[in-house]
Amino acid sequence: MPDRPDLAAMIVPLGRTLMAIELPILESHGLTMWAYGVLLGLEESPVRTQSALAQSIGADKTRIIPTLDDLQDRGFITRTPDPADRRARLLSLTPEGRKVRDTAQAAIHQREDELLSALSADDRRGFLRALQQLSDRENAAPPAPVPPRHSRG
Amino acid sequence: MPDRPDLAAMIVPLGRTLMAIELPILESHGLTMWAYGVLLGLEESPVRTQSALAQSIGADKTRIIPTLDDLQDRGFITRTPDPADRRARLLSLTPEGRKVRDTAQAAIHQREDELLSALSADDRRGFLRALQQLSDRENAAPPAPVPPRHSRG
DNA sequence: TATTGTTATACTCTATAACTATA
DNA sequence: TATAGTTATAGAGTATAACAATA
Repeated sequence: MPDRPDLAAMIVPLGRTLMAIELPILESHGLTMWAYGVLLGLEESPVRTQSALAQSIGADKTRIIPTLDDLQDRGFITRTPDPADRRARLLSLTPEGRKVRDTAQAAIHQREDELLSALSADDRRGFLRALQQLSDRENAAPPAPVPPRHSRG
Repeated sequence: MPDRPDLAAMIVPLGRTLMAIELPILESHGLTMWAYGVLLGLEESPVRTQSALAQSIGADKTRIIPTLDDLQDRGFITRTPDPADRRARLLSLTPEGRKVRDTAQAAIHQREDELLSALSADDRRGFLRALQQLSDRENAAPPAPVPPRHSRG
């Protein structure tokens, strides 16, 4: 018997739980998971192309288009053709977009903190530090394009 | 700007990476992700019903049937009608089943340890302790039946 | 009538391919 | 000809519904 369960066996269900926590909060702000992901993705570097944005948030470029349409319609993002290359679209957050994003994220973090409060201060610190390190390391590595859940034999 | 990224934003991609690490290892042992999950699920309490097993590993009862068929054909599990209630099937690992499971798991843990070796001893300890605590807490809570990735608005 | 296991069907999500427009 | 964006289609993966056997 191993000294610990597989990491994936612990982390994947935990990820699902965290998403289950996020979903109702996002819905209450009129956001889908992908819409929220887009708002987060635009925060870091204000303008980009849709493909780059899609890749940075682990999505297919075709997949986020309805989301972008919706966010634009609701005034949360702007999407203007790049004068220098009119094929590309310059994306950025509007103040309203930033506001929903921040409000939703604050609510999410609050719920997450409740979850983390079950841990000792030391463990919580180690957990968050480790998570951020592993996460950074990921973003440096090849951005694995959403592998299939499993393959049939 | 928040003091940390959303937990889900860090954990979900990490989970995907861990699954991507597992997949080729499992394939090399002729196991799918669900097959491995079944072998793991049978370890803890040797005999059960298929529904209970499915629920305990976060699967739908209809989803694991082809997997059970395959594992049985290959002699990794036994599936016999319960004499006390012939509707139910008693499931258990065979020695061969336990062997593939242990071999695969050892290989997986080895790769995971490489990943964890990027962390300081303190962070690694905190990370694993926190993970196990949160994981235990999960198994006590309602076993969220695989929520949809996101809902369309 | 309710439950276990099973099969068949429908639905959701995702990726691939094909099209338009710019370059 | 190549690339950004878009649309339409096809493919996985999943859950729901319907069925047979047993209780």
